[in-house]
Amino acid sequence: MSNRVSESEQIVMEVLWQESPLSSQEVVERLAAQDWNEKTVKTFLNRMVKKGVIGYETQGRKYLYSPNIKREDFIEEESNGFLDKVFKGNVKELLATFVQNKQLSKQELNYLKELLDKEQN
Amino acid sequence: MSNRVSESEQIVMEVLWQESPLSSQEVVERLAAQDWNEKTVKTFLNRMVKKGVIGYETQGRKYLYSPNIKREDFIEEESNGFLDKVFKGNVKELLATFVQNKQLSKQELNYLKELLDKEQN
DNA sequence: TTTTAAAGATTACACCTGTAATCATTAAAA
DNA sequence: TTTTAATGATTACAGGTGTAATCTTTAAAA
Repeated sequence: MSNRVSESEQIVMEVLWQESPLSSQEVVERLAAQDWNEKTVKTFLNRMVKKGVIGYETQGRKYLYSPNIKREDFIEEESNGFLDKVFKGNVKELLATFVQNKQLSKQELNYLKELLDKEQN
Repeated sequence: MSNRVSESEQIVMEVLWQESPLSSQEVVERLAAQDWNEKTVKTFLNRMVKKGVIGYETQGRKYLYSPNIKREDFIEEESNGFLDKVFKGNVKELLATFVQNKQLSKQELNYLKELLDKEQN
């Protein structure tokens, strides 16, 4: 079933998460800015269909592609994987690392404090 | 120079970060619990030396291996990569995701609030 | 109607990874 | 001293990944 999405494949997914369905041509256009060759994009679309992470409907002789995975679900899986792999599952440590290593604006800090308060229940 | 550390290589790194220098035999012992074959461990040590992510001193005819990368540095790089890849650099979103998806204890929530207060300066 | 061009399918290919097995050297055991 | 066993080096090999080029079919253009 739903196979792994590689790093580059994720870039294609992002395009489709932003808008779908899209023809291969449209995906190619949106990725041209990031220097993706047309052939490469087509290869990826093919592979990703085989993997089952995207699907398509036909429109004449072209395909219109859409994600088969919800972005939130993907993010959640990636996040859990990362948490386990790098922080051995210790969320506190993860959060502390990001809070300390990144400059956060007052707004962001306040927003996060509110979030923590909401969690308090 | 300092090449990429793969997912499995990271497991070997963790062993050496925990204690080093270690002979290959010692690394093998510590990974046996996780079902790593001795040959596999040796292969990894070799590759990682070639990549430059670990080094060794000789002791008689054996090698004593040590990390060439600090764990904190590694964690920071991985964290930044993950942040960019999955959250497009948006720390706030990342933090919100983890805060909301993970059950945090009162203690953890308080600890984090303190952290945010400290950052307030 | 013949030529061309676009779409998707197939093939290519090198490098990385995970997972070992085999080889060569040499210290230790018999 | 000959055999054995441990150590690191080399070789193997399939599957994944990034990056395309070529092939086939068919709609559109000339």
